[in-house]
Amino acid sequence: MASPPPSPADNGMATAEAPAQATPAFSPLYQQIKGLILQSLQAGEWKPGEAIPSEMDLAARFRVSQGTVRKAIDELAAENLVVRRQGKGTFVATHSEQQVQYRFLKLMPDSGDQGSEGPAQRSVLECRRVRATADVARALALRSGDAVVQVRRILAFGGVPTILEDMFLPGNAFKGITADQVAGYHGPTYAMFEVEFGVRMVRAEEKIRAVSPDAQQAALLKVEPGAPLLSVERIAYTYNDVPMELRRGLYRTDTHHYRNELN
Amino acid sequence: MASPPPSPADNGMATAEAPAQATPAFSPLYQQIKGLILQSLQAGEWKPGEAIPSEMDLAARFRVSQGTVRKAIDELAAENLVVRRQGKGTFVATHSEQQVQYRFLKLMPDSGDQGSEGPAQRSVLECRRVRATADVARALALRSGDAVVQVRRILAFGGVPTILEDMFLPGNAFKGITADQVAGYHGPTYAMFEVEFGVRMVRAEEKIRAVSPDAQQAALLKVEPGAPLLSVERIAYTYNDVPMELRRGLYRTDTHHYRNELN
DNA sequence: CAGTGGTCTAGACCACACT
DNA sequence: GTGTGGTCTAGACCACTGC
Repeated sequence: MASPPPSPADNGMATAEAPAQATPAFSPLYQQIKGLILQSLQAGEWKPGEAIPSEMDLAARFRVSQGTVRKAIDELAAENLVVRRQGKGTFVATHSEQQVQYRFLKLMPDSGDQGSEGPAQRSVLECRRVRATADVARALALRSGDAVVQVRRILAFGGVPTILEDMFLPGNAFKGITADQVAGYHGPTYAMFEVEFGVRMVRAEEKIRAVSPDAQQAALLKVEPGAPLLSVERIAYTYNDVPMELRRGLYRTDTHHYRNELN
Repeated sequence: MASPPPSPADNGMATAEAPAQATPAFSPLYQQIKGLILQSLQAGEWKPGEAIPSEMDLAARFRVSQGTVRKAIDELAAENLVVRRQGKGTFVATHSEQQVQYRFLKLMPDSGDQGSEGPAQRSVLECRRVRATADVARALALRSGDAVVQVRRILAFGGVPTILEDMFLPGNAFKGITADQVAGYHGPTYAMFEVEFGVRMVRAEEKIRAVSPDAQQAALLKVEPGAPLLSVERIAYTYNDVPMELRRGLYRTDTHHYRNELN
């Protein structure tokens, strides 16, 4: 900053409208801008599906050039936090109205893709408040015994039960969730979380194993007791890497497979 | 292009040093530049691990601004085809000298990461020329009956056999490959492919299932016949999405798990 | 048509690595 | 210091969308 001809916001920290905030670390301007946009995002200044201000507006607001805002938004778009649409604007990403039905579900039918078999048939077996066991608490960054909601359900494709999964949700953020809400919502469960609880899942990690089901699990999935199943343990995170869901799934892989791309 | 003050390479196609080439499609300049760099990459103009010309040099060579070259390289870096190092240059990506030992292996010990258990102990069981069966041929874009090399090996961690895998390689590109080459090379097998055969794997796709091993597989992995195992079928691609390897692996997941990140 | 994101340029300065 | 990639700006024009 501070060259003969140009003399923009004399840096030291992007002043903008972020008064006292104690951001001691130094980082590139566009990273700071990204952080400020991120804060507005998690503060709910713009809701999922809505447009955020144009690049010009944001550049004016933060007193930086459009190119700097652009680079910040580029990174947010790369992380799937916003979606750019030429000629229209930049929109807050959402699990609703998304091109792919299930963004985090990598299970594909052996022939065709997710879209080719229509939505899953969902049946909720359980939805109740429980106390977090040690492992659940650790995954959700809670303490053992804290209130969590457990939801157990089965997803079927073409009438064949294929996924049996337990979701564990922090009791605080998901107060009052009901089985009907989980079963009755039209669209991805993560979209329901956005609409009903204001919780947006941003990324997730999965640990996958091959396991044998116990008698109850085998019965629910209608497979023999010895049949191998895919165990998928997922932790989903909101903004700032805060874990908001632990999901333990058992997948039948006789007519489906878990698809992954390596780069 | 063609504005009052500036008047660069008057577009229509980045002239540069790519004479007759029949690229009818129109695309942004930086995409064209990216394509040209890509061609030099696969033509072997710069070898894995070497530096490519500086952004300024490339800008001069292609008659575009540094910013345009930068955006082209940005995309190549995002696809892991090159690696940028500030102050030093931009380098052709390689499976050797890489931060993570195994770039495509997502199997992690249940505690710690890949690095924490040292390299795998490898033992090659088989290495022979065979004729492609229909499914192998389809995966490698060959015809049934074409020559392929099949390599079967076991990877063990801490003395425990953990991975049993069969690699199928196009006979043409991997002429003369020997069991000793596969077993004796220090470093990732994909690094050996680069050095010995000039084949660089750029990306891969995996299909994952839970299966029960047959008697032979169970014996080799030292598990009971009924034990569930992870079946990982990988197709690895070179430049231009040309498949160059089909790898069928069976993973024990009693002390390891397959780790995936969703974004 | 105006407004939005997308491309391209030119030039300045910063951060880092080698020598 | 020189050379590399990394950041930032300012301004022009293009491509798409919707009024």
